[in-house]
Amino acid sequence: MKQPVQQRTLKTRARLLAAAEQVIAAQGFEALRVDQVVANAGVAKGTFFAHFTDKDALMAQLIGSRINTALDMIEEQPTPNDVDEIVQALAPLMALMTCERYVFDVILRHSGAAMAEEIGPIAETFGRFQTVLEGWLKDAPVRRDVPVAMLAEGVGAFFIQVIALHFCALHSDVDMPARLAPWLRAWLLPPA
Amino acid sequence: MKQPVQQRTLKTRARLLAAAEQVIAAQGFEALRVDQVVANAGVAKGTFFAHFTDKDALMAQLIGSRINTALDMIEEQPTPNDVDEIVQALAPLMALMTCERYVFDVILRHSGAAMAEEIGPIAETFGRFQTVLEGWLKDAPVRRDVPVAMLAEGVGAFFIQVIALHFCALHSDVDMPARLAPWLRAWLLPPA
DNA sequence: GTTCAAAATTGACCGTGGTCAATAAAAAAT
DNA sequence: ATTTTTTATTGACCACGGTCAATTTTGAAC
Repeated sequence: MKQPVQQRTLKTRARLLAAAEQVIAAQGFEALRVDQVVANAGVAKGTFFAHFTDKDALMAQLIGSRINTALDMIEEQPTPNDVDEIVQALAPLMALMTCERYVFDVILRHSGAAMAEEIGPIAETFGRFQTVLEGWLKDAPVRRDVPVAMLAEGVGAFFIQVIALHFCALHSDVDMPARLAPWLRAWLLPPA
Repeated sequence: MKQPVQQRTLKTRARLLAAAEQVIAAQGFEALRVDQVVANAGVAKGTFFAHFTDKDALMAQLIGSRINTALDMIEEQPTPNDVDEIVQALAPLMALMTCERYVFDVILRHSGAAMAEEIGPIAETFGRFQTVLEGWLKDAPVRRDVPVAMLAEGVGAFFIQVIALHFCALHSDVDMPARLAPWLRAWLLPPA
């Protein structure tokens, strides 16, 4: 009653991921084609779907891993002390999420857990994001009439909204972190 | 230099829309297939794409029209006077946006104008939604340290967030309008 | 009525994501 | 070593959205 993962399996998976990264590096996420990936990896198409339930699952893993890298960067920096520093600190994540419209769509689609038992890699990063925000807000000089968790979720909501706005052609030129600041000020620091 | 729309065109378009509505009524939005629509409408596949740039455009039109119907209902009711009444008033729109995950995805994808010149039917409804909210908030007993437009956009952001949360299996059971209220209270009525 | 240019319609065809019965390779049992 | 069972891989095949050169329909001009 054991099913130890075969070496072969890991190797194939790694080849697929490497092939995918290669395509993305060359042409971006949106242009990725499964046929291209399996060709580069030197495996049959069916093999791809033995490793990933669908193309979106591969995307979720790849993008999730990048979000985690961004969160690593964010956590390495000192705790921000005011809204401007928060906005500043979130810049890497924002840059990632605005790099391609397609990427943002994938993230939105996967930001919630699809089923209670199985939380995907992107939903996981949202949990982590939430935790980071809560850590910052816990001791920051912000309103206290609302639980920290709610405060953090609100920041997340405005964060997403600002990015969504970025993809309206009308608003895409102005620099984005700057656009987030007024929202966070209004949300976190109501008038005393 | 004239291109009066032919009768034929309008008739065909109407047949396509009716066929689509029929499929949706029977099986929902997600199950709609272009082949099914053209079969029901009795036209060739190419005709479909002469009338709609792609399947998403049909969806946007159909969903946009339902959003407008919901907004009509909302506007007919008396102006809400507090957060609970606002939440109550938004119920029809919320019901529509949570009816299918696929519908919500389409809405999110189209909520912003794709290009400056061409605003799609769904983006249009978002503008209308914004206007309705501003009308309510203009004379409501809410914070005034932030412009009404920003207040309304914030309500929109929390509205979307609550719906997104609904599609996380973990949170899907609790009733939704109730979930929105605490957010709006915190956003609109900071402590005096 | 006939002619003719513009507009609408057609359907064979393509690209791409995804399936699955058949096969090959690896591990376990003998 | 040989057989058996389990696991990984294969590639022909399907479903579905979307394209486009060829064809038909329309209606205005004569």
